[in-house]
Amino acid sequence: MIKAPRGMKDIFDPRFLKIFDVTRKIAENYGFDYIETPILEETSLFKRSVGESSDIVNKEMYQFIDKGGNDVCLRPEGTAGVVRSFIEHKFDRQATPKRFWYFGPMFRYERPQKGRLREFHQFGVESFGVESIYEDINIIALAADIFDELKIDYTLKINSLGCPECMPKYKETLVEFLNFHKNELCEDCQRRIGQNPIRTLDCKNKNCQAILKNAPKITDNLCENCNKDFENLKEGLNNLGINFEIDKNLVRGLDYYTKTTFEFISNKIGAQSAIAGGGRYDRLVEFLGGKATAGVGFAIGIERIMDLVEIENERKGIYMGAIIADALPIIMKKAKNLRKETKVFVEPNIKSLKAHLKAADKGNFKKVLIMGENELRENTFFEKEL
RNA sequence: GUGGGUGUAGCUCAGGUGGUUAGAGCACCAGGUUGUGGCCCUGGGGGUCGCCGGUUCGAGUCCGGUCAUCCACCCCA
Repeated sequence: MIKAPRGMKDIFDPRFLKIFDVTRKIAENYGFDYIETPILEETSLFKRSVGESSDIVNKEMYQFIDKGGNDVCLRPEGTAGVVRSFIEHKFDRQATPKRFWYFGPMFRYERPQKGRLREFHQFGVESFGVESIYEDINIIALAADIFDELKIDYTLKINSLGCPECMPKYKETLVEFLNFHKNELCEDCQRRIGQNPIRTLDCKNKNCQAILKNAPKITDNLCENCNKDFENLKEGLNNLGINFEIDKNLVRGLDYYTKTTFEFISNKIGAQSAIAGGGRYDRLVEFLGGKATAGVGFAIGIERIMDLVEIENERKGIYMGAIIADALPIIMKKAKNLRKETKVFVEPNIKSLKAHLKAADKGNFKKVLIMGENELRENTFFEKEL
């Protein structure tokens, strides 16, 4: 038997569509336009944006050479493609901000586990050309609105990663601290010192956590501008009644983030507890060859929130069926008309009244219209509300 | 990539120490006297016991391998 590839799933769950509808509606209410970018992109796009030091690019990409000899891969995340499109269509040369939302499959070659698939779906938004911290607040509010609408409990964690002015200085002091404690840290953290030192901050090793408690924190080392923005961010969220926690150890796995960074966490879905993550990436457009443009966005992991969504299962639509074959053409015609107003299902098989009623019940229909011998003669329908 | 758990019907699972035609519940289908669903009763269809090999007179059961799946690490949404 041929099965779906490892870590990939067929989706029948009606909650998937519900999430699509809710995310779409809220994104559009916030003034975001839909964008669909190719699932296949040039590999170099992700190497340059996500970062070559990241595991995503390093070992998790579905990468191959196509028949034309191009080095391509299935997109492992959504932001890079949207930024590429933004630059390619010269939106960076216009002064007006651009706001996009997307919804689609992403691919990472990982070992599957709860909340972690090889093909998964993300809804995301990206805002270009707005430097104001209020755009960050907008975007966080957008995410919060989605979770509220879907009735999903979350904890919002925020942090600031600083800008090119304060981050490198901070990194130096952190590395200094780490090297001082090098022998006490776990193997992974020792490796991280050279590769990606800020990732040591969210190490799960208890011993490391104890040591890193005393490590210098980026939020204590922000430049004046970043610090002011971070203060305004907190104030802005409070103003909107959005609860948050400051997590000085919150870092992002993708290299392009600066300044505001945030994560929405759920404690009901296992170890992969992040249901949404994002932040600011003011340098990314420039880095990918566009004109320097501010950017901020986030993505929600659809499969991670699917189990948290409750769906109402009320009776809906009309079931139509025939007890004798001659009634079917009339039913077909009637159904065509009724469908202008509501959902109508026509059972093509001739069945007994009892069998029809049973099928309508199982199918969760609200109303039944059946035609048999008597109804055909009198030009009526057997009607019943379920 | 590393570690652990699990693979028997569409689903959830039983099947001591190897021994006839492999079971249950749910689901599905058909009936319970002419055309009224959900409840109940009766009957029925469904399984290469994940796959390959080994031990044995005999393997769902023991052994090895493999694949899949789940959970965790790593990483991330």
